[in-house]
Amino acid sequence: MVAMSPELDTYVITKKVKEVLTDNNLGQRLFGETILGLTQGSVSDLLARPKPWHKLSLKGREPFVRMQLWLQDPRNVEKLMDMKRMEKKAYMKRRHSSVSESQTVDSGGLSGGDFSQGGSPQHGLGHHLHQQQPPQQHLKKARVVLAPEEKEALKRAYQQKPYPSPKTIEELASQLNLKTSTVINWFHNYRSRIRRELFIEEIQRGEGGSPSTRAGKASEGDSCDGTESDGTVEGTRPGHEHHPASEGEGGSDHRDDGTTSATGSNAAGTSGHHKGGALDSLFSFPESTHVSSASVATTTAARNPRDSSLRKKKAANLNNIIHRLEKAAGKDEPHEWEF
DNA sequence: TACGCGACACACCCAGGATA
DNA sequence: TATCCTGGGTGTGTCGCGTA
Repeated sequence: MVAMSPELDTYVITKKVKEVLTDNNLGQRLFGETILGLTQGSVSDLLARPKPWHKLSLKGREPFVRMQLWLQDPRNVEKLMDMKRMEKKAYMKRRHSSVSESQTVDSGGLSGGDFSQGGSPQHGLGHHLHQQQPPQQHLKKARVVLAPEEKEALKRAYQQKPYPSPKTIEELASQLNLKTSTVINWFHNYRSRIRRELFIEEIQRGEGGSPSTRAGKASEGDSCDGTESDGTVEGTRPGHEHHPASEGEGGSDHRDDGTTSATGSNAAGTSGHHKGGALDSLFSFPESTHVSSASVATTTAARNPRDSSLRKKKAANLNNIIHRLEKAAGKDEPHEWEF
């Protein structure tokens, strides 16, 4: 059918689809999986960078044809919205049920089930869940509350590496007796909150912190507004090129290498008491703990509120280059985690 | 009851493997 | 070789539990 379809304006189609999805609050994942048979990432790619029709192969045209067909019938939107509702219901049911299960498991020992989070948020297949609906009494999901010393340890780790390697995360998790997902989430949230703090600070200082400097979407551009060299934590294209301010001595900031032989880490064995204590030995550095304020301050100062798009672009290119160089270099670098 | 914060959904980017 | 697609990673926004 694709072969027979007339030439389509991919740009118009994707634009329209985007509009419809946002207007109706429909996610790319749902749309992709149910309508196009593609993953969310592919949908995002398609919608963000549609290729001209003539440059597409038969297979490449298929999603556009599907989108076109989908757009033609307004009832399709309704159907998708229904599906969304059903998915949500199924998800909630599952969530409750898995919670109750996990709680019984957890009560036995925390290492047990890792499915609360790891259990793939991809609930797209939630349809098989509603079948086994346990007669549970809707137990609420237990919220993880980190102990102060755990937070402290995490903050220290953050100071060392705002973007820790998986290995590091695992180490942290085992040291703190937490799930790796919890550690990951913590770093995720912490970065986010630090960034927000920064933003607020900036505004309060009246440094012209243009709201558009919002870290996120602007990440490409923002990642670069000069702060790069100053090693600001935020704004950089994380995981790729960034040099956290507090990171002190350099480098080895690549987390993907995995070679982060935490050898050095365990070395500093100064009487680790509890979790925190153990971590202290791991992350033994000068008491500059209160991370946010320290790194935040430098960061804020370094930030240039007024960033022209040109500047952003240049910086972005620069970052890209830096990132590639770092990555290339990082391959032979024995990254060690020294605390 | 408001707020802090962990968890998660979603959008996006990029690298790299698969395939036409 | 160009294109398609996946997988992994990030940031943002929001939900909802736990606590002050």
